[in-house]
Amino acid sequence: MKKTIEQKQISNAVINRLPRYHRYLGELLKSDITRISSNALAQKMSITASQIRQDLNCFGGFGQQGYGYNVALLYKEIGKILGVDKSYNAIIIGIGNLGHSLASHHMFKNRGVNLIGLFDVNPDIVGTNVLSLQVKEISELENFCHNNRVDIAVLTVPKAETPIMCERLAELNVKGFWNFSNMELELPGYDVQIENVHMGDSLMKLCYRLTQ
Amino acid sequence: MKKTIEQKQISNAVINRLPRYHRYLGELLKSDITRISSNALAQKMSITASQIRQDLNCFGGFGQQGYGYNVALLYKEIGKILGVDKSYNAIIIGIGNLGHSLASHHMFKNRGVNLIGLFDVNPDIVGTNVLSLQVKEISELENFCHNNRVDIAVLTVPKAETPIMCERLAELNVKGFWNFSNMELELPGYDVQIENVHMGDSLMKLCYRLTQ
DNA sequence: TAGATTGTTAATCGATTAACAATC
DNA sequence: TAGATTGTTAATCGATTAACAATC
Repeated sequence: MKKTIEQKQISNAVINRLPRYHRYLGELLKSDITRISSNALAQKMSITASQIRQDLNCFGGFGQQGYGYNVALLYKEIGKILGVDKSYNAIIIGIGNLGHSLASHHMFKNRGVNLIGLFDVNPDIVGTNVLSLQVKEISELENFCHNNRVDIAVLTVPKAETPIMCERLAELNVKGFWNFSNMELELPGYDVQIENVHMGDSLMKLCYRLTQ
Repeated sequence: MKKTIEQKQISNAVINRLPRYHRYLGELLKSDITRISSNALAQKMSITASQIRQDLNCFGGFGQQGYGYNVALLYKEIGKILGVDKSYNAIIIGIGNLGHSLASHHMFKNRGVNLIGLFDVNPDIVGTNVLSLQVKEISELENFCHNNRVDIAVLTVPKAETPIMCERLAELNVKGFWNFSNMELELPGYDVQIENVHMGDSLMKLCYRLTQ
């Protein structure tokens, strides 16, 4: 009875919730819980069971009437939807404080993203090691991208240099950009995906709520 | 004609957009643009003029018919709504890679938040300097909070230690928590505001879009 | 079988957009 | 004054919630 899935457009509201489902299911899995009902999960997540069932049914029927959802299976399915199984390759451009802290974060591995290269312009930083990776001079970028598949570029360079750097990377066929400079990057004319991170916005929301 | 403002509840959708307005107005201000219409701003921000006018009128009538909005004034007003003028004091707990990179970030100053203290447990880190601040031993926390008003605690400590640390801080009357451990912190029984940051979720959204 | 819980349709609620009178 | 653009109400659209038949 299930419709062919690919064609219908998934709303942003749903997509935004997927990583959160993935996180909660991962926790359940760690606690050795094998099955969960939409009701129980809803309670844990402070949302409605209806919403969970609606969200999941955008992608297929992963549950079973009378039983609920198999945690391991659902975790794997949501992982698949989010591309965890794709093993994307990522590089970081700009190994200042932020770049360094991202490079040493477990976030990438945990989500099926392989960090394969670090780049900087600063001669004091080039050649140093972060975990098992040695920081390369930015001029090696072209060579590196020709010899390795690079799916995602993490950008922690100054605002002014971000657009030029992105175009350079887009020309090298990089398709995903995770941008930490505090600006809304756009690359018209290129078929790329851009995720702009605004940590300052998050801080300001906290300040707003403190102000109320 | 304007209603008394404080009572009506502002929706989350609106609050989430406020920091973005603030950013765009800041940029306009830097470019010496003195006035802007909702239409022109809407085009810049890729949203509708209607939405801008609706959003702003949650807080008051900041514009003028036939003229538009005074950029400097509107920037200041939105800053006030977001508490930029409040000069909140913040401390960071956990000066590992991430804590260190946050400590050296210009984000705080730019948004009216004063970083006044850094704390860690690691004897190799305690005593080192980040910008003009010296990292203190965590045992000094109680003393420090008694001698200084601390509004916000930035948490970059391991997941397992986060809840205990938060309770300790809440007991010291800290009201705002900016939490970077990858978990959804809750402090039932305390009147506090918590902002959980999930950078991994952002990365996964990018992966999702790359997968499509 | 009886009980539980899904998948899915219908109802509700809220957020966004359109329209326009007020007014600078 | 005429033109522009706001503030605000009404219309639309989409997302969330409720309900329930299907079924494990």
